[in-house]
Amino acid sequence: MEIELQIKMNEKLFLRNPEQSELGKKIILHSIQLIHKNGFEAFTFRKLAEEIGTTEAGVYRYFENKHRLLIYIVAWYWTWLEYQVTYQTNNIDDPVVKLKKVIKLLATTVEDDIRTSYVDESLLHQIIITEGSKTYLTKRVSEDNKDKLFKPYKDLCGHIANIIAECNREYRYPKSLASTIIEMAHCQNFFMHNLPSLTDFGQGKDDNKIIAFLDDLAFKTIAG
Amino acid sequence: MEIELQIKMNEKLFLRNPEQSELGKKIILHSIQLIHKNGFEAFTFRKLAEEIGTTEAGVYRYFENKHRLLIYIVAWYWTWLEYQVTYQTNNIDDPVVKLKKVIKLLATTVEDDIRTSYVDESLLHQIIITEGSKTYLTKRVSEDNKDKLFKPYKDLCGHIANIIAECNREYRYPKSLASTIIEMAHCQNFFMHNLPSLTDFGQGKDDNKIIAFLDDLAFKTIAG
DNA sequence: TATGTAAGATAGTAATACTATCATTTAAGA
DNA sequence: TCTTAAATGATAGTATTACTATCTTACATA
Repeated sequence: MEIELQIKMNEKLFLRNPEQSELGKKIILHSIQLIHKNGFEAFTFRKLAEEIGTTEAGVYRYFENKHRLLIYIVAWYWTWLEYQVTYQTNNIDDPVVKLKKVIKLLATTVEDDIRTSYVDESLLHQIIITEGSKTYLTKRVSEDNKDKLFKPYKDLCGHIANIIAECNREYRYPKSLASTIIEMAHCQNFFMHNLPSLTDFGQGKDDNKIIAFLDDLAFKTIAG
Repeated sequence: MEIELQIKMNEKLFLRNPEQSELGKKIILHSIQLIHKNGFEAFTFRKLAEEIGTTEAGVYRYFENKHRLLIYIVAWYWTWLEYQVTYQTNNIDDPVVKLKKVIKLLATTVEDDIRTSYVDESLLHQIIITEGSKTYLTKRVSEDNKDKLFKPYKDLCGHIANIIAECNREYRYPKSLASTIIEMAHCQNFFMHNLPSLTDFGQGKDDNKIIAFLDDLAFKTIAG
């Protein structure tokens, strides 16, 4: 049985839906590769167009600018990840077990999901770590937020906050703790690989150490 | 008695030391204002030059590019902040009281320090919140790190990690907890003002709520 | 057959991110 | 006081970026 995962994206994110054409899919596929390879700052529509054998104008027909494209692929990732979270915590009753699972999902190196043909989740995960926060760290945040561009991120955060609240109804900061866990899962990963003295995960560079740190942080905090 | 605070910066950060000339000081002063006003993306050396009545080439004599200038002012801030931390926790014996003080310093809206004539710490604090992480979220991190451009940040983190270790020698992640506290002091502030549904600090938009959250997080985690 | 839509091809513009050169002012040392 | 070097100002120029516009061709549909 072959299943193709389709993720419905906010229409404000694009000018023309990239999922509905070959060129559009190529744009997503190669954007992810190029941003992963050279970083978002060095990424241009000209280089992207060259890579996929179309023209700059061709790309501009799909996305207003490269920042919108970044928000698109990041939002895509959060939507996909929340689906993973929902799926993998399904049928688990104990919220503590649930939260453990969520932390693991957040902090583990992602493997490519073969059900999504033109998105490489593994590269995307790396992009989220380095470029994710650039989507909202702008002067346009509020406008973009009004357009609901960050909804997938907020939904995931809300989802995790609910699990936290289930663990302990008395705990006063479920949402802030949820966003802290999400952000730190990525931030500590970046530090571990690039500025290791900011962490306690020196040698091994092992995801599990980050998971252990986050588990410790989360459950001590929730339990009080 | 008038005291002028002088902060000695890493020489790799600039081409010509901006502290040692009027033009240099103007560059710092107006960079901070412009980046605060329009954001780092919209900030250019041309606009800066116009603002201070010099030419683009004039600015390039001091800084290789705008990214270096950002690292400069951010590093400046961390150095200044660590000085504040050292000063304000001096003579406090209890590490718990110390850490409380540190969290307060990190999460409180900063006021301009009149001992530094050409740096507005209040604006700088806002810049750190929105633009700070962009200094290291690049493909050049490792090179820049080798040049010790992030030393002030790492020093502050190390300082806080030591206080955490003093609180409880058994706690296994003092450095990661320190970087978490620093990052979250800013991240939660940004969320509170721009994406409030990611936090539990809805209405008031009050620094004290962030402090309460971080206190709770830190001390529960350390105490175990 | 007519019609519309997507895509390819080409061109052009304003702004950005620099580099280079040369003249002038200023400051420091002999 | 004279000399010299360093800092600044003024101007110019280039490659790249971030777009916008237009025109044509391909192709699917009614």
